[in-house]
Amino acid sequence: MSDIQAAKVPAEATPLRRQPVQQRSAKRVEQMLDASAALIDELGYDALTTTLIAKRAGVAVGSLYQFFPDKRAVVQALTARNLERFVAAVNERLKELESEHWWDLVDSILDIYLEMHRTVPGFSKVHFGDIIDRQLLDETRDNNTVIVDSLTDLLAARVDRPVEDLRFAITIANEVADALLKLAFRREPSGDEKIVAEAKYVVKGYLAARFGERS
Amino acid sequence: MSDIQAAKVPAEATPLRRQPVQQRSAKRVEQMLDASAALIDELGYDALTTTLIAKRAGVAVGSLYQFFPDKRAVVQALTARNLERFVAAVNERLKELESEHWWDLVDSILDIYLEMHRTVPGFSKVHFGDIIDRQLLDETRDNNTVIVDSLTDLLAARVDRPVEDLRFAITIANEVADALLKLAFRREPSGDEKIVAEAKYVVKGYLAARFGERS
DNA sequence: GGGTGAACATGAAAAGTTCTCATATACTAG
DNA sequence: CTAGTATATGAGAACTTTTCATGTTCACCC
Repeated sequence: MSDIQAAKVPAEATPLRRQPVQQRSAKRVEQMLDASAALIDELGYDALTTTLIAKRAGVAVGSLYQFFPDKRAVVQALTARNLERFVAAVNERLKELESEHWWDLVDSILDIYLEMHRTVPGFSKVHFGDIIDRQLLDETRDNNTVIVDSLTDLLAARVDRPVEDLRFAITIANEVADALLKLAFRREPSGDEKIVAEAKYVVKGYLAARFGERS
Repeated sequence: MSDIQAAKVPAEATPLRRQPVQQRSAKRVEQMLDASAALIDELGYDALTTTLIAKRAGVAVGSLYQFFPDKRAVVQALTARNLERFVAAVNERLKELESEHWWDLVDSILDIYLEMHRTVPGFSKVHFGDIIDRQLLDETRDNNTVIVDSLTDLLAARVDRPVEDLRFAITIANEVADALLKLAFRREPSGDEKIVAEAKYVVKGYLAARFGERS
């Protein structure tokens, strides 16, 4: 089974101003991201302040700008980290179910997403880049394509269909799942169960209609 | 056929600070919203500035704060206006196809949405409140429920199902359509045709599976 | 173990935004 | 025509973002 790539993640939208080289600074950058995540959970995205981030992370404002070109880049880095974690989790889960039906794969992936919603600070607010990449920045690229490409590689081995058809269907399925799960969490902080179930139903129904039920 | 309500629109999230009473000021408020829409199209949401809005609208900053409590409220009012226009357009279209199959109704509604994407300034960026209501503000309420409730009333007369089942299915369908059409416009400024077609297919497929094909 | 250059840290202050408010003008009702 | 309310205005108070000159720490080499 092909492994999901190591996610070089976001196509350098607003790259770091400087890559942390020494370990102490790498740790500090992580602290800043953690602080951002916590603050976004507590105050929401637009009450987020660079001063606040710095204070919470226990560093000087200047340190933040040592690595990030601007505030937006901080949030962007946070979403990139979310994306990495997601891809990593999916990869790990895949090892456990080498030869399942793709049906179960859909459940697994959605479950991982649910898990992140519930446990990763800030995730339910920024996901994989809604705020920054989609709403605020110009469009074109989207982080979801990273996920889609990975999943396409993965499924190409199992489904006897032209790979582009596959990618298209997965793009659609991904978008639908994303939207419905967001709705579920909007309705209820822990994720509305009924909507989650429906999300799985819709996605599977769509993929089955497009590819048939065969593994 | 029940008419869609006049949309009292958003549940007073951040109400206007003062309701324009005189006509001149009502007009000014409209100008400010127009300016905001244009600027959002040109610069994106977070480059939006109250000073800029005022300048573009040809008014003093203070005038803006005369009616809006803060910047966010301006964008919120803009989305409310979008929502009103959408509901109005749906209503109008409905008169034309009194007794169509619900199938065609779905097409019509999506077409209206497409039309707005293409013609209403700022719409493709703010839709019915993505940025403000969803991402930045606290959740719970969502403008889509206004639409959903209207459509539910509308369809209740045609489909022989418990109204709550209907509302649930329409909520799901609405969210799916919204997500896919956004994707279509993210991929291509004029709306990727293939994705639009798929959106219609997915929505109809889902509703048909839930309610059967009967009118 | 001392020297050197790059990486890193810092916070005062420059630059830019949001929002207020005292003051002035336009409407509207009577 | 007049009082009373609605509206308009923009300088400036309050707060944010971002820069930068200065000082430290680290990694490496002789």
